[in-house]
Amino acid sequence: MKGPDKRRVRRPPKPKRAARALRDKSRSAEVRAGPGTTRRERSAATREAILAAALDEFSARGFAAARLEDVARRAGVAKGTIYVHFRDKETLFEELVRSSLGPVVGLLRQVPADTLTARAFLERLTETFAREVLGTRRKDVLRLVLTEGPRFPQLAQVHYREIIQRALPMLRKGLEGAYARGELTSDALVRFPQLLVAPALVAIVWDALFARFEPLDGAALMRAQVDLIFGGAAR
Amino acid sequence: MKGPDKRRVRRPPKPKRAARALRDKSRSAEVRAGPGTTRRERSAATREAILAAALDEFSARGFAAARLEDVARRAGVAKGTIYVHFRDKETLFEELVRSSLGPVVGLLRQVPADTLTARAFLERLTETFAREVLGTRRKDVLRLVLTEGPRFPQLAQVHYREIIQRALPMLRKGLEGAYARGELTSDALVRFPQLLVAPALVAIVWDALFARFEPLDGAALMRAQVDLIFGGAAR
DNA sequence: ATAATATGACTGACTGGTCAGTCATATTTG
DNA sequence: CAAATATGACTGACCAGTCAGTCATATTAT
Repeated sequence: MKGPDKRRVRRPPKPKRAARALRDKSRSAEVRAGPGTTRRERSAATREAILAAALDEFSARGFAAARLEDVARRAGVAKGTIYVHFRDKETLFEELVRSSLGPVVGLLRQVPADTLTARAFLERLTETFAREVLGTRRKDVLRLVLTEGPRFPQLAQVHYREIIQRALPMLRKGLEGAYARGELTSDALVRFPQLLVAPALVAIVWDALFARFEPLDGAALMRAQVDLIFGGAAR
Repeated sequence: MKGPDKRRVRRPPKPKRAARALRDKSRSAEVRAGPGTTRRERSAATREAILAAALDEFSARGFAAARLEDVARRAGVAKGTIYVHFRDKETLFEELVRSSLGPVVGLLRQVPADTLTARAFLERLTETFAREVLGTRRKDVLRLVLTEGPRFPQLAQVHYREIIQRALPMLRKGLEGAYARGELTSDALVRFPQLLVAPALVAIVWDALFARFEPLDGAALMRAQVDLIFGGAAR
């Protein structure tokens, strides 16, 4: 579906194109991985650099408006290099999300439900989430999932399977016990475990829209929700 | 970067371009406003049709990826007509948001804080929000604000001024009284009135991402939060 | 060890296609 | 018929994705 021939025919001399660029150490793979590294390691470093740059650009412009050329420049790489590591723009986005958020659920599941009081359990979950997501670039990735997810059904489905379906039942299970034991005065949380994460999402959205007018402390917001859940009783 | 010249050269006569389209009553302004209407009314109807179509397209594709040509087709109008009513794509978006969400704050402020118990007050607010936003296309507009807002600082600022700054203090004021009277056992809500709306945002986001796997009733989620606030005591 | 050869990460000019916005023209209406 | 409204072909800019070519490094042969 194109003319892959013309080029070959009227090829002008155009002698050493990449020479200067490659001799310019400031953007070589060596800078990204350091000296004394194998090809494999450098390649991996380049890949990471592209992912980091993609997060920056996607966050700033949104997926559709982000320019791969800018991602490349920010990563210190040529545009074509992106295609050495990722099939296309959409795959780049999906890999970014997967590699960033994948490990979080495991962390949350390490919080033990049975050896803690309900309040301690929820506090630990809240704390972990605030530290591992709200306190890192992962909050930007999560924001991208919220804002771009609707246009990536594939991505939404993976998230439902890998994150929601693993986290919510775990949470609900811990809460059911607590409710049965009378540690919770309402079954609202058991019916809607989403309420525990709601403040985090508000914080993420608020931050993107209104931070410059009035900052909002996401961790504090989550703690306030836990207060609410336990009727304001001090710990 | 292509041949922008060829086209100009081989210009054929092309006599009456729009003739057929305009004679096709199925897409005339008359259809949109009905017969016996003034020019003003018809123009306004066209404008509304464009806004409605824009909401559909922006919701489905996102602002950047939505094509104005599709908006026009959906509105039963030619692309140029959009520019008769709106300066550019961005203005169209801003007008859409303003005209849709503008009236909501007024509705919420009509709920009286002082003649009701705290619980009734929050229930009325919740109910109103669920009915006027979650239950209408306004939820899609609000979703657009959440997802596209970060790239429209102008829009975010207007929202902060017109909505946040008018709604939150009103809410906080009602809550302070309730807390002083002992109707609330925690000051969490007074410090973070955002917690009341958090479930609504979760519902909106969830709906866009996961509705096909597991629907979530936004109104019920908001009621559950009110339950939580009042420690599960029945009304 | 050293030269010859192979590998594959990386480059960037280029292509096809897309789309916001324009404007000369056409139609309708008061 | 003048003003208001609407039309859609056209333009210019933009950008994802391609691919022939380069070069440092890795592998193999001598």
